[in-house]
Amino acid sequence: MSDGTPFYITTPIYYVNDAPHIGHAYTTVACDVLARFKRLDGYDVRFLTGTDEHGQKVEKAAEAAGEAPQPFTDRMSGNFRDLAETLLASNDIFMRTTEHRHRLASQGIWNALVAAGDIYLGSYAGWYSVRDEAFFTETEVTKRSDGARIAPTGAECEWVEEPSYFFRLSEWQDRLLAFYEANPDFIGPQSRRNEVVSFVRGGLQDLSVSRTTFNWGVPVPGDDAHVMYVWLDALTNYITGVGYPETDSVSFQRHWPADLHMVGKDIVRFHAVYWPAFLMAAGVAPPRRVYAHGWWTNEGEKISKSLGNVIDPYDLIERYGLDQLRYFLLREVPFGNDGDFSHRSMVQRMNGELANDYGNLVQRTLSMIARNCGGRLPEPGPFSTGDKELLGEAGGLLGALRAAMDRQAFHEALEEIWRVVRAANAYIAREEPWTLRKNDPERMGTVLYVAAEAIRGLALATLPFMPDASGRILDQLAVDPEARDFEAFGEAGALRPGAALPKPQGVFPRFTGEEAQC
RNA sequence: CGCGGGGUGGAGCAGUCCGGUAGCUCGUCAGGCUCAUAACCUGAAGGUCGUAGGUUCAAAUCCUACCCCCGCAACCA
Repeated sequence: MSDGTPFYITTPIYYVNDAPHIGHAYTTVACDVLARFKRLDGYDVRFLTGTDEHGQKVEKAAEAAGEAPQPFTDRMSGNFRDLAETLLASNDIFMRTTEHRHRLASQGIWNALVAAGDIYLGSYAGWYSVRDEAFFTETEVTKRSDGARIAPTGAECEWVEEPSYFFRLSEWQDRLLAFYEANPDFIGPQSRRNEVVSFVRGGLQDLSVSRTTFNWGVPVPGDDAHVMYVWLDALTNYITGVGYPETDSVSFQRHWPADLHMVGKDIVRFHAVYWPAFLMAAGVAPPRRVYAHGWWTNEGEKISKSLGNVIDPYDLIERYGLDQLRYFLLREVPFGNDGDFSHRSMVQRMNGELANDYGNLVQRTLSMIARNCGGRLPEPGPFSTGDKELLGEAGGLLGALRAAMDRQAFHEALEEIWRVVRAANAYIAREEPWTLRKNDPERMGTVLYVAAEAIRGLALATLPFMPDASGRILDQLAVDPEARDFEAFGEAGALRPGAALPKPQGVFPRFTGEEAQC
């Protein structure tokens, strides 16, 4: 292991009112792949996910379910914990905003904001939609024939006037713009950055950060009539997870600021505007980067509850397999863009790329070794130019992978890996070990060794993306568990000739359901 | 003229900053191979690079105008 540079990555904490869907799975998988990649690359990783459990909507949902809010959120939060486990997410922290330590952290940042003079008591009036948990301006709501006001989301609004604490966001415009200027990589992808900068340039109003109309939240210190605005509470989880308000703690010192907050494109503003403003006001460093990924459609159609086409990640895993799903999510779409989930493209990826290209490469190589080399890794002779070329491509993958992963360009990383997969298949076709078996068995041994060694590099490279299948490939190559990190790339971790290999078994089955041809 | 992103062979994308053989994956067609999960390899066909002008010896790439699609436009997990 190398120096252990800290790396802290987070998913958003998921709102417990939702049922887990493909969007949650997407964000979690993306973060997990990055977390695993960094761990394999020697970093000291903290990976946080969790649930956001406060707010009026939750309070009402619990009531509707005939439960007290806490047991209700316990149950709902469990759904997300289960999803993370099912996805093999390697998070070290599962934050819940109803935890005691989080109440301390939220009140801690509140007090810091008050001490800095960035919070004042005022009053808020507007059209409020309980369903959206949001206020709307007069210009945003539309009047229905019966006089009721309707939010742009279609929800009914009520006129609400309440005392509220405000955060002086308006005074942070220049400092935010200066921050974006000084940190050009703070927001990715570029298009989102442009949106955010342009939004902030347009001017900022003070932000209402407390509510008095419900109780299910973190009480405002010194004023129990108020609970903290859900977003201030929610965002704070990222620092709770590493020890805030104990800013001198080893954990906080080591892992804050976060290296990456992964978010959906709908919540960029909260993470890229409000959050750094809150933190700077509280005297805490802002995170290093916020990356907004896109949305999925389902067979070309927008996903919505009313259309009834919400995609259940459990269904996908059961149907196609977990590694296959993880691969598809990050391969199908350039990360940052919107993408379409379709059965056809899913099957095309898992059959064409996983089973045919990668799986078959492993299978054909291991079968030949099993059959012609007595199940032991052959002793290679001198390497030809072609041998060295393939070994170099596989062993040298790491540089390109790092460059892609640091930009969250998962699809590019996978493209790089598949370039080597194809090169390995072409190598085998060119060298014809099945011919060498009769003519030149020693050369055959070298070719099979080179192919196996290339596969080892590929399996290391795919380990973050498909931990289970990649691990099984390494098992079949008899690679020691201790030799399964990125230091083992290339000659440093080269396969030992003579090692006994287990009987080869396919790791990427083809999808053979009746709809396979569609 | 609110801000921004994009329009490249049947599909999805790269190339555009720093002009000079238009590249990749899938699909189609034709060969090859037979080790392997009816998998693999090679080759071919297919594009006036949104439209119209301009600059240049030369433009997908620079400039101008226009058309179309998509985000954002304040508290929408």
